[in-house]
Amino acid sequence: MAELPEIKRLARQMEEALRDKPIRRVEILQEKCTNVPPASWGERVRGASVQQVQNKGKWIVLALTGGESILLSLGMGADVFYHRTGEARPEKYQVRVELEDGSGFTARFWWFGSFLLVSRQELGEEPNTKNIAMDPLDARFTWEYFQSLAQGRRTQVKSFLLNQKLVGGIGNMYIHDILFLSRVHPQKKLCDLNEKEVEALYHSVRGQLEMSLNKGGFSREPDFYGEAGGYTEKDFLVGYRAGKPCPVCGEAVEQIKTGSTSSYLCPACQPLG
Amino acid sequence: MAELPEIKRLARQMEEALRDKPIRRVEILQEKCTNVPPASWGERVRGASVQQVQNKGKWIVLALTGGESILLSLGMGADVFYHRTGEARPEKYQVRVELEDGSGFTARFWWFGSFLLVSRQELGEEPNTKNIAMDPLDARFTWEYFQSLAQGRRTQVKSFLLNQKLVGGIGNMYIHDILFLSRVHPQKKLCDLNEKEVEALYHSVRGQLEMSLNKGGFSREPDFYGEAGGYTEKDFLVGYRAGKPCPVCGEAVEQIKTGSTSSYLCPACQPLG
DNA sequence: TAATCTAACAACGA
DNA sequence: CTCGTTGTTAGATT
Repeated sequence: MAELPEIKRLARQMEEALRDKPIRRVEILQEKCTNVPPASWGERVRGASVQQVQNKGKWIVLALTGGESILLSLGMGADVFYHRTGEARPEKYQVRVELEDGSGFTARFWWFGSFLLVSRQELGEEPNTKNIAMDPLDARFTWEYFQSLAQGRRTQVKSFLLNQKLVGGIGNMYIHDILFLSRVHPQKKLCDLNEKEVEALYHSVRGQLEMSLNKGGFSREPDFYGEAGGYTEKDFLVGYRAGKPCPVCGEAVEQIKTGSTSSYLCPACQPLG
Repeated sequence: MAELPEIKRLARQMEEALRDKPIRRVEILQEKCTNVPPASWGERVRGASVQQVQNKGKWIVLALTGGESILLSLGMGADVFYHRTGEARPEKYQVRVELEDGSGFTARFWWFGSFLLVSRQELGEEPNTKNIAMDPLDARFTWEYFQSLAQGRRTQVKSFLLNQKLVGGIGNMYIHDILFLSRVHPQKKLCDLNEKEVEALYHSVRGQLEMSLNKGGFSREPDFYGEAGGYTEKDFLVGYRAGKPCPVCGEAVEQIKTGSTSSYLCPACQPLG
């Protein structure tokens, strides 16, 4: 559920709250979430501390002193909460990291979360993350880069933007308004767009994600400290607004099936033909 | 067009005709057929001689003294003809190998043929050939091997047998009678077959290919010396006999589309349901 | 509502 | 009649 704005927010907060504090222990209550036996977590990370927290697409990469990295995926929704020294922890969680000073964090996965431990050598080859593409909030995600990425692809625009091997970090929430703002139908083939449309797409992608990040991310996704973001349902233009009027032309917003997911669009502003 | 019987026949004949005779030159008239500049062919193979000719699926592998190998694919049809010393050569061909004694061979590709040169180090990693599976005329292609290969696959029987990564060497000609002889519909799912049917399939695959090889291959595919094989259209049971009576039950043979290829079958002997 | 891997299948190009 | 690449879909997963 969390997409780039929420992931970026969480990475930043995790770095500021955890950096340089030695880890005392790691509790793995759900073995399926991880890639190594729970027992070896302790051996490998005890005494190490978080140096840097970055994102790779929707994954969060916590680089530790000593060369190990923690790879965190929120799957289809998760609460990742910091707790200060002595502060109560949530009752339910699958994994917990406790620091020497008694503070730490828990992760509660709603569905399909992952919490992996990889060595420096394994990091670049880790199958879940190695093929994830650059994200639109990266400074190197330029117009030229996007243009060559989109060049000649026959796939549908929505598939393209959600394909994590091509564009990192977009999920099925921000996509609706991104496409609406560029006036492109989700099922239009990329190779059928003219350059103006591709350019509009580029600016909508970056603009929407950056705007939400500036507002603190989606309000229904609490941050590391349990606070809601400032980007709310009221900000949605067509997303999840089936039957309501298009904010531009007043036409009723449509909800359609696109593969296994839903899409929301204005049939007048985003014609397919 | 050539399948395992024709390929095996050609490999055997090439070995017997070419072995131990030094190569004088290689002529590449169609650069698209090959993987190295035509000029470097001469440098790399001059003076070497063919040691052994084998097949890997439908590919022919000519191992030369000195460690280089020639990889030959007939694509969708090709004439590969030997010429004795002083003997006239075909007028049209894309590649030609001439030996020091004046004999040699030409290859005329009708569509998509390949004539590659690889070093000993490259041979195992050559992308076109490295994932080709064992073929049914290999002595190690046992019932146990086939059974474990087929185990649990949900794919259609025809797709399975034509998938070169799983079974090497079968194409869209012998497949029709192979399936008819085992009374299996091409679109039946492999996992829906009982063991008797899988066993019947195993024996039909080996039996048909071996039978054709023993007859000298398909009559419409001339061999290295331009001779026709002894396996003719009269040998077809249901293949290419749309509308004609099934040789077993008299029902009219059907032609259906299976993906991009055609299939011929007896709807009574090979029921789908 | 949401994410990703996999196998199988279709369309296309060389 | 070939085969690799790309993209789509259905099914699976905790």
